[in-house]
Amino acid sequence: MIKAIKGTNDILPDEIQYWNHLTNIVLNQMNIYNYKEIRTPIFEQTELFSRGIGDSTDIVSKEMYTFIDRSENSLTLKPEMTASVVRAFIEHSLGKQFGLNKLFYISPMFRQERPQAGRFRQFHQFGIEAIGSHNPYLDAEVIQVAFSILQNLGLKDIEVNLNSLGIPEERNKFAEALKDFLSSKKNELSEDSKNRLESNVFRILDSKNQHDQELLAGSPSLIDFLGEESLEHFNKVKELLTIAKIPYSENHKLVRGLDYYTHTTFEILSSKVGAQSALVGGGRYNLLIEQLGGTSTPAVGFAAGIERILLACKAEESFIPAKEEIDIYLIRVDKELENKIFEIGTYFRYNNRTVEFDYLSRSVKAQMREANRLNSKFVLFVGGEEFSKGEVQLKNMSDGEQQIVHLNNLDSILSIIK
RNA sequence: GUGGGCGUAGCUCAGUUGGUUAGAGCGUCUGGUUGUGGCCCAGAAGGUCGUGGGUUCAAAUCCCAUCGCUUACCCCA
Repeated sequence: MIKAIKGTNDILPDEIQYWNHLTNIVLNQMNIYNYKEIRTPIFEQTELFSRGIGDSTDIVSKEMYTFIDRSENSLTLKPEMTASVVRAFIEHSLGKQFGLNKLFYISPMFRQERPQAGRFRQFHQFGIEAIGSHNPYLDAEVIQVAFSILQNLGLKDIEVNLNSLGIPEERNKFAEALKDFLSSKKNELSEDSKNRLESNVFRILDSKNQHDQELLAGSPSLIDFLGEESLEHFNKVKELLTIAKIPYSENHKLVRGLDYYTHTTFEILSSKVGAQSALVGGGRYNLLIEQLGGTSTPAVGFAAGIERILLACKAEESFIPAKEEIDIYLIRVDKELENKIFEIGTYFRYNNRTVEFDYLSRSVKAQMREANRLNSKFVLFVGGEEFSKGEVQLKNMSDGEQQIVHLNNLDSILSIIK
């Protein structure tokens, strides 16, 4: 049997109801906050991601689906969307059309990792990118959009973590201080963290190794290295979150894996979805656009994992998808009336009613059972004696009431069934 | 890449110290009088017990390998 690729999932009809509900909420909130949808290709030149996300990140160094096409170009299935949006922003000079571009997307992403709870090789994100302003009101708004969506999904057990990474100079000073602090304890660090000491010191901060965390006691804190402007920006964001009534925790150990972040970073976590608890991650990336060849433009955004969010929704039973039902089921009482059934069905469908009838030549009883299984609001019996008089029987499935309707009077049913 | 757990019907699972034709619930299908659902009742279909090898008189059950799923680490949404 041919099976789906490891880490990919079929979303079957029962499941799609959850996805549609989420999509509707996302679209609605994007409309409320006035973000415009953007769609970019599923693959890009590999160089976009290696330059945009950072060569040393795990995503680029070991997780990308990269292949050479027939023209010898190196292409990559997008592992995240920010680089693609920025590429489109630059390519189409969106920054010259509008001072501020507020964009959102919903799209599949691809990373070749070992699957686990809340992590897949093809997974889906929605997210926003607000490009063109360093205003802290926008940082707060971005967090607010994410928070509003989760709230509208009915999630309660979520936590916003907030930090600021400042500007590169401040971050570099902090990195050195942290390195100094930890190098004396180097031998005690976990193997992973020893490597991080060279590759990316910040990662030691959120190490899951208990002993690493003990060694971090009394370590320098990023917040102490922020300059006045960075601090002011950070404080403003916090003030605005308070006005927006968004509870948050300041977490100075929150560093994010992508190279392009500056200033504000945040995550929204759920404790109900396993180890991969970050539902949403994002922050400000003021240097990325220039890095990718555009004119220096500040920006801020987030990405949200749809699979993880739905996992949380199910764990919390935060919403129940609407019960599926149809308007009317047509029952073929006499075998030879197939054309008539099709004709009546066509009439109702052309009038925008959800109609179903039997395609399996089943008995009247079986057709009734099917109508019931489909939660049909009404049933129409076509055949027998009354049909020879040009009549059909309409039955209301909730109270069992039946009435005779003339075939040349079908429009009277339209007003009854919806 | 590394470690743990698990692979029996469409789904969720049972299968006792290895011992008759491998079971249940749900779902599906048919029927319970001539044209009427839900509840109920009766019956049916559906399984190479993941795959391959080994031990044994005998393997779903024990051993090995392999594949798959799952979970955690790294990292990330």
